[in-house]
Amino acid sequence: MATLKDVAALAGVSTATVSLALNGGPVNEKTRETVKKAALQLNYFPNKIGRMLNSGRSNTIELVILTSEAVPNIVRRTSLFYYLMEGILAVADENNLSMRFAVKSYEDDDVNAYFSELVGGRTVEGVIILPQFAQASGFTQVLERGKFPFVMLRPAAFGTDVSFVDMGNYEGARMVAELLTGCGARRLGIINGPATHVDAIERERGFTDTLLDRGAALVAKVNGAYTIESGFTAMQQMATKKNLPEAVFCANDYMAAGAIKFLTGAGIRVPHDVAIVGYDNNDMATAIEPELTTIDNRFFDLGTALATNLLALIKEPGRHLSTTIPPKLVLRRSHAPDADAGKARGHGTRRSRGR
Amino acid sequence: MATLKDVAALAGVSTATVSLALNGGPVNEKTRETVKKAALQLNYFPNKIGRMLNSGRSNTIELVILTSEAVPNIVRRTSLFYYLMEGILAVADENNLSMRFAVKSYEDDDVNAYFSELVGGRTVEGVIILPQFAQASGFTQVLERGKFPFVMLRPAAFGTDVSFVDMGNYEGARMVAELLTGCGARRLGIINGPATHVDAIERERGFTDTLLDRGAALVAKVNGAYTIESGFTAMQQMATKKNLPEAVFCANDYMAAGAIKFLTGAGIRVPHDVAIVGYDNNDMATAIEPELTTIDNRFFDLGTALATNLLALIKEPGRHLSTTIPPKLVLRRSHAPDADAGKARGHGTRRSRGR
DNA sequence: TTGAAAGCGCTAACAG
DNA sequence: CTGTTAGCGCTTTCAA
Repeated sequence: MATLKDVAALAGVSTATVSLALNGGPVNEKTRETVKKAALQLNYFPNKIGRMLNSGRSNTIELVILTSEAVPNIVRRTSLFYYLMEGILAVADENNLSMRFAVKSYEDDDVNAYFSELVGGRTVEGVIILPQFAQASGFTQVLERGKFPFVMLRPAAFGTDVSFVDMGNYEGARMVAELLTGCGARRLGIINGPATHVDAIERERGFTDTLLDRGAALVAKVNGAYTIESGFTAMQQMATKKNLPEAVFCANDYMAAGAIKFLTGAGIRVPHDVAIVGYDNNDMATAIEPELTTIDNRFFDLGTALATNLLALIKEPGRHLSTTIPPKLVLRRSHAPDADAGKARGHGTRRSRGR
Repeated sequence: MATLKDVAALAGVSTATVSLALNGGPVNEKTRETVKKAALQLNYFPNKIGRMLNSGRSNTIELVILTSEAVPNIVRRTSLFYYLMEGILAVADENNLSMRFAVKSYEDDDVNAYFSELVGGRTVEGVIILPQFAQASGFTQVLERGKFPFVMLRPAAFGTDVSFVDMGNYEGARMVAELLTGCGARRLGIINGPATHVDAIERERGFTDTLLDRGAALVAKVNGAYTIESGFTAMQQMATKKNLPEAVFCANDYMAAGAIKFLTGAGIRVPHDVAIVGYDNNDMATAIEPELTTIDNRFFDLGTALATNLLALIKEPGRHLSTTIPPKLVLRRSHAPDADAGKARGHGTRRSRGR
């Protein structure tokens, strides 16, 4: 591997000149040419580690997803994160940054050590964190103490003393409740995710608050595990009780699919007998019958917001930035019998795997 | 940020001693204690850039996904990749490596420059590449020339002059053909992905070859775009021709879902009137009705194989490693009316979002 | 416009 | 067992 020195030797100039020449510094255009030719000839590309050490900048950011072993697979590994990563990458690319990716479990008790090393290692300039669970953990202090730029994806309701992007779960669930009560439902149910999941907490809160505001009632609640099966059995449980809710909000599309599966199998029509709304606008939403009315989290946009804020923090540390990306209602056919007639407010169906 | 020097000063020893003490070198246990205490007190964590420069090792690998603008979104951005990343991460973690992630488009005409910089930059020690399309591109030469370790996810059929992991598309499609002909189908159809997609090419080849081997016939073929809609319209096209195939292999689960959607809507029963098999074992496979018989690519295992081979190459460069991860048939209900009766060879249904 | 020299933080070779 | 010294590849003063 050729180094600066090699190029300098070949071009017959000093390493300083080569550095200047290659980085657009003030050198004679003729020497610049000579240097460039030498570099080309040696197939020289700068060793970035040398540059990093010197400049103190690694031009790298990291995404770390926190998970918990205490919870089923599907909750920890949402492929939706892939779209978020693409959002991060989009702004990283624009700014000539690389992105690192890591997954750490809260149960790895060295998670704090991980962040300490991250701070001291200087190998990334900032970190985007998806905490996922409302779990006590000292990593924020570690980061704050090291004055290390970081942004979390989590609800504003959890405190505004750090930088975060809020995906608007409360607002999204509110939209669901408004839609459903607007269609006339008075007795509603919820199939929620795990009780400690940050999104689940907010979705339930938004749904319930709005429901009551509207004079409707929450008559059934089951916590599922975000899986198709758990949606199926949750709905089964609800069905065994006296009277089914008129409408059920499922805190993700997997559970909604499971719920619909149970209902259809039991000869209960969706949405005629019971209306269903999901959350996430997962790819499967248009694969099932009826197509699922749901909430789009805009994961790509969340990614760009997260990255944009992180970059701002890297440039100007010491502030606390917060953004919320409001989710979008995606009207399809599972929430009301007349949905096809086209309700006033609809965005309509989007492409099969919208986002 | 405290440095080695700071620790040395506080502990009253030289920097060399600190380095030794902290890295388990041969020092007096008492000095080691002193040093450790000093490090702790200063909240010292080693700057890894310094170490990298010195050792020449970055302890980082990269995953780059190549895409093409010429093709619909859904093809380029398969969330299945997320599971592959988890596989890579699993072995990276075990080996104390970090993982970087990048997406580059073939249309970015600086893709070769990207790889050149990667090689020269010394900021990653090896790269895993998902080429996705059978597209002419010089990046392999760039990497070979730089003696840079890399492993690609692509079929063995494309040549064995590089290191690669084969996901067994040919074999998977062969399983589908065997299953379907074994169930008695003689007139088969295929809804394939885009013609240049490496997986699509192999899946069609495996399917067709096996079909003909078995004395059955391919009577219909449509290229879709891997989307639900394209599966829908592809099946619609097939249906307008005289006689529907007895069984249709869809090259991914999205298209299978679309195909089933069309058939069901048209009053054609699946699997009774036409059998459907998908590919990928996507999450949606158990969300739809009937549940989809499909092929599991084992993306997580692909990730571990890719990473394991890359590490081997980093340790001992200059070889060409190849592995194939055989896919698994997942029997559910869309391929034959009597599927529930349980065919002899089945693995049975797995958890909702198997992989 | 160019070169010499220092230094980023660390590890390794060598002396003592 | 410990300290001194050199050097990884680069950028950046500072002089010339």
